[in-house]
Amino acid sequence: MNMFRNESGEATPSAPCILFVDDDPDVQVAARLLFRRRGIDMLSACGTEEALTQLASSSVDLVLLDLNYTKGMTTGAEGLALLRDMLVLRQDLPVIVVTGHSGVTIAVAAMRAGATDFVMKPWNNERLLALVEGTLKRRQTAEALEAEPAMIVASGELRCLVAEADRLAVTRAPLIITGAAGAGKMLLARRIHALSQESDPVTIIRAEECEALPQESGTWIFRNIDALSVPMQRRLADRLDERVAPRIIALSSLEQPALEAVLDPRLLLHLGMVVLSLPPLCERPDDVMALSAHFLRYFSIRHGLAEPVLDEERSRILCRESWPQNVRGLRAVLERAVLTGTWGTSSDASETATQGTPTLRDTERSLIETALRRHGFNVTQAARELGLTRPALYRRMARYGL
Amino acid sequence: MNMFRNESGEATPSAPCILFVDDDPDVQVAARLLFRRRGIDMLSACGTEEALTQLASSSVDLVLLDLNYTKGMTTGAEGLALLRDMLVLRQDLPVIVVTGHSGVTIAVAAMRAGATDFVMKPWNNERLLALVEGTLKRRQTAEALEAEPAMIVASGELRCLVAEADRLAVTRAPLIITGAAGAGKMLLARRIHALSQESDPVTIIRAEECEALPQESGTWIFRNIDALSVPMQRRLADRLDERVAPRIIALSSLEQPALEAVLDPRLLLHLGMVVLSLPPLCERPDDVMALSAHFLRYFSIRHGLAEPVLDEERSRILCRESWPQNVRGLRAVLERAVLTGTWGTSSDASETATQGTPTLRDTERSLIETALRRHGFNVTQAARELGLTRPALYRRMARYGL
DNA sequence: CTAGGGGTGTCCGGTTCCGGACACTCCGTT
DNA sequence: AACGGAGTGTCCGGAACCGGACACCCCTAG
Repeated sequence: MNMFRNESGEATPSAPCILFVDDDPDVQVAARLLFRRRGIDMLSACGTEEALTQLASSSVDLVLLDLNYTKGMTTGAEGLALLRDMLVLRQDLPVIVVTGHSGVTIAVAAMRAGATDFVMKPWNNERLLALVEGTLKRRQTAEALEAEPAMIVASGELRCLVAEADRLAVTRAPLIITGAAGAGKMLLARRIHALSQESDPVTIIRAEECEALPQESGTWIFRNIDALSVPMQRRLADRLDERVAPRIIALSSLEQPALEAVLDPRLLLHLGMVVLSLPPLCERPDDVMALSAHFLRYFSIRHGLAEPVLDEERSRILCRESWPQNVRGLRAVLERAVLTGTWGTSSDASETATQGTPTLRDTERSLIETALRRHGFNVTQAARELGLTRPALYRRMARYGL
Repeated sequence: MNMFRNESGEATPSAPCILFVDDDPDVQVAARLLFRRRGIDMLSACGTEEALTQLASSSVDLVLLDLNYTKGMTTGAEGLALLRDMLVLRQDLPVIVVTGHSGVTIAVAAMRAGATDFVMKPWNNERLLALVEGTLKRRQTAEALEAEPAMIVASGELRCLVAEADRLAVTRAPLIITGAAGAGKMLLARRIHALSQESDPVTIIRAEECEALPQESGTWIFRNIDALSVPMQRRLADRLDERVAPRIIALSSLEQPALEAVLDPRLLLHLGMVVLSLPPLCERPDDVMALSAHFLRYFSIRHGLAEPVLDEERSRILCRESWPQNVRGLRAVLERAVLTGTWGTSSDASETATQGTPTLRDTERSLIETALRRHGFNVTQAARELGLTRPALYRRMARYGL
């Protein structure tokens, strides 16, 4: 979905596209007309292979899925198998099952297989439209959150964390999100709220400035919860004892043990059920790569300039950077690259690096750096893990500038 | 669930316990009789607060949940809210919705809210029993997997990873699992296979000994995938190009970058879709604590001895330990503690163990061997790729016996 | 048959790296 | 306040490694 700007300055997304899998041409025609009136493009498939081909080759935002495509088949097994295959290809794909052979059993089976929702034939036009548009909107909301500001997720670790956050989004469980400045705490908090399917208001509170709690309920996002004064912490704990309590998402740059040391115990009992810890960017090079690709595209569109090429050499440099300001710092570097063509991340960018397969020295450096980070730059422990003596490790640290 | 042994030597688990939430006493009585005949204990609750209290204070393995408890209420909203609350408290709790006010809409809503299954009143006794017993059995299977060998998961990071693994278990997606020796790669692989709901055979292959691929399909678990010879890697890649391909779970102690450097690119394209990286035990003190509690209980039962007390001081020592042999090492320490009452956390053997996180020499050896294999033992080309001179490479080959 | 390119395995004087030891700091416990 | 444990950063005599050079082999093209 491009973010091209029209004259009034508003982003104009392209039409959403859905795929309808049904063996009945009349149904296809009727649906296409219905959706066209709402500006929704509709692709068609009449069977499993065509559907998977369409999914693989087109940008599909949602699937409507009948469960039977072979004459005389009514068990829905074909459609359930296709549903599973689709969700392997596209984990996040909304699939709405639309079937005439209805019943609780098949509905339950479809939902268990991963369907987003279930509609019986013949459908009610308005209800179907509402469901499709609502699902597309929520998906666009999720995508808009990821467009800018970015919650780009590539590394396995962050994917797990975001999946956990998404799973919890629909609850009203209070959350703590920890992580270094610029690691994406507020992004994650916004995403959780957006995906919570709650339309209540969100209030963002700088804890260090907080002298009164908001009147209305809803969702409260506290920045720097560790800086909340003790009296306010107690008032917040009292507020959370009430029957109708707001949902709290508390952000902090402190790590969990330190945070637990500074929060009021009663407040901690409310908040501490779930702690999501965002790792620093330097620990997730896959995210560096994904974010880099995203920012280059985003800023080249935003500034109307050519998108710079990110070659392997630069990729390695970006991944190796320590990023003290996390995503914020990376974002700045990439915007500057788009604007000026310069890549000011660190000097001596091309120090003995070879493209392609890393040399032994490259690998050695990477392993040493990783071990040092894992042990918080405790040289004794890192050396032990690496099978080196401390002086040997010191020499390598000097050699590689660590 | 205790693992007490009866006279014939078989483990006899205590009776499973379910909680039935329904406001109709007659329904409760009928259900209790039904389940008692099958050796299933049944707790009762007639409303939301009682249910949550029971859940919090008892070891409940499964919940049967009616959706309405207030006279005249038929929307199911109470029950859906309770379902959500229960799943916040116990993420992995199987909840079967049992309701008389049925319909596709409410069934879909219940499933979306996280119910495991859906049964309409009045139920068929045999079907309900089959469903409950089947669900309990799957849960026991999952728990048995975790009992011994242990896949104890307490830290947030590992919980995310295992959740991702469980989600992928039902797919046939190939996986790579990396992590130091003893971190639990094989445990995780077995768990994935067990939860995949596939009854196909599993074949465990030591990659360094592999000279022919198995005939049958199914699931192939490769230990030390990095040690697979280049010709075998190519044959495996060819095999995976075929239409009916086995499911591959590839294990390695190398970290992802080093692994990517040694695997055939075509093979990597097949396998590299998902990489699950098990962190070393020293990075997850919550797991240390949970595993310690587990092993102490397990070994005290197994050996018929008193369970040692794990005080704060010992906890701190265990968490601070570097655990070069990961869970295997911790397990040994705790078994020794049960058997002898001594808490030897470090031994000379573990200090220089080749197992555990690979040392630089281990990694260097592996990379050299792989490069040599990749180039058919052409020393000149391998040296060039590795960034070494030929004499330097010769010396390393001699050092490592290549 | 000859020449050239690419590779092999080893040598050896010079250079670099090794690790045990030392002096010191910091922090928690008594 | 003193002590001990864990860690830091550096030193230095000896050991190990370095790479250019050498002699040689194999294969292919002319």
